[in-house]
Amino acid sequence: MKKDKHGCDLNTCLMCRLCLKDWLPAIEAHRTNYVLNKGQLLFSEHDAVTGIYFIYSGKMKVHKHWSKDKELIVRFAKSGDIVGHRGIGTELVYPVSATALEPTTVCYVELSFFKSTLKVNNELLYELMMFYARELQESEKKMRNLAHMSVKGRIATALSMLQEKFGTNKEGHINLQLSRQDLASYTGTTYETAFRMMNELINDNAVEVSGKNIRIINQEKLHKLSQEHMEE
Amino acid sequence: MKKDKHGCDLNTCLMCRLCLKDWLPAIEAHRTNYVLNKGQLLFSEHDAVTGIYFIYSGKMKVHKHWSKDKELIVRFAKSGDIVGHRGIGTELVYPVSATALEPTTVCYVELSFFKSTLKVNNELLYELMMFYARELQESEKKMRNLAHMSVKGRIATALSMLQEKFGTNKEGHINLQLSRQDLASYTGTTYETAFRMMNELINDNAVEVSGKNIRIINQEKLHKLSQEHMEE
DNA sequence: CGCATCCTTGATGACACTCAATAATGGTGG
DNA sequence: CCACCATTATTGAGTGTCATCAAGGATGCG
Repeated sequence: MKKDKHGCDLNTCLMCRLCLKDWLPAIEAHRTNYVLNKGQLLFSEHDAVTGIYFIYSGKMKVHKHWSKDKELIVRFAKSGDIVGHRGIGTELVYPVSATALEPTTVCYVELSFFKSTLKVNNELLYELMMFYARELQESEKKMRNLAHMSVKGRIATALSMLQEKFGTNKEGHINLQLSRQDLASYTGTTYETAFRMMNELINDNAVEVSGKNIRIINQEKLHKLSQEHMEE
Repeated sequence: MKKDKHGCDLNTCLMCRLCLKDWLPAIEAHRTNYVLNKGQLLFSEHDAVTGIYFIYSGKMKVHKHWSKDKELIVRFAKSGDIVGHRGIGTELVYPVSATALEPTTVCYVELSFFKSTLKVNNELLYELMMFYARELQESEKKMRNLAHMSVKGRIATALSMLQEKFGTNKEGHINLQLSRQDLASYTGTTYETAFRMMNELINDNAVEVSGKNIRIINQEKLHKLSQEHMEE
């Protein structure tokens, strides 16, 4: 996979296509960098949308709020990903929130500037459209899983997906510190159930856990759990 | 709401923006009309994507398959809507199926032609991007509901949404003949549960049912059920 | 050292899925 | 027009999964 000088994946990183770093000085007036601490909120549901964000480094979660202490994590984002694009639509109000999972640097681009760029840069617009299309496919796959899969199966798929997205570090752990609470929110279940299911996966010798680090031992087994109840 | 001569809503109907009916004769070579009977499949999951469809008249369901007799209805579509756009992405394989719910006429446009149109017609591309953005927002709202809402609440929201989308006919019925099976698939539950919940809604004096026709009596009550367990 | 937060585990109950049996409906052919 | 079969509707009973509640243990922090 080709990487550019920012360390982003050239195939998916729209930021690089927009080429914010190297563009005309004119763009400087329309972008700002923000540094976020772990746990810091970038934007919140019902906030007005004023721009769009590109993640330079770090990791974030995008989540949808639900009754004080419940949420659904809709997506994780890492360096090279866009955040805040869900705000683009008929109403300029975020339907989701975004929170940093670790120290994160984002590049903010004014919406009006971004939009006028899209009007001019057909290729970028095309890429953005394709990006939405893929997101939509993902979203609907997840929706079906939520509707028809057991919690254990959902956790299994979630772990596989996370490993695929974030890769593993030198210890073989999934390259993302994920609290049980976040795992629960991502799979649409409660803290306790997520905990119990993780224990089952450990007993099944499918994964190994030390603290917040998760290592997938038996990819096969996880995959089998994902396929359960699923006959083509 | 402004309607064009095809009877489509000018704000949402991409077909009209593309102006298939009135365009250069050249386009004729790249489009075909198909007429579908009730229950007829337009395309199926895992089929290769060769084009995109615009609905002239009729209604369809877009659904995602799951183990022989289970499915999740992802979306309903009516005249003026696009179908098959979910196939656009990295892989040219449909992630969903589309089935006519009543006699339906669709207009098929070759993918290569559609894509090259997008490359040229920036405005159309922009609209398409916005359309995806809205679809994504919808999808994620539905996802959260699926995760955190009771079946009764989901059915209540589903009925409200269907009335909003399809409107009512002169008898005040929702303008869509929906089988219980489809209602169940749309709300991610089983036939029997959907049936029971509908009965509860009838006892609550929220809706009235005669055959496959549904009339919403108490919009307030449905809305309240949708909001249950939901505190901002 | 005391408080607060997070983790861990058990018990309980509700919601919703499954299975099953019967009733209604609709379509088909004689 | 009716008998027949196939499909769809309706209802009940049983069961399992998972959310909720509660309480004790661990961990961190001032």
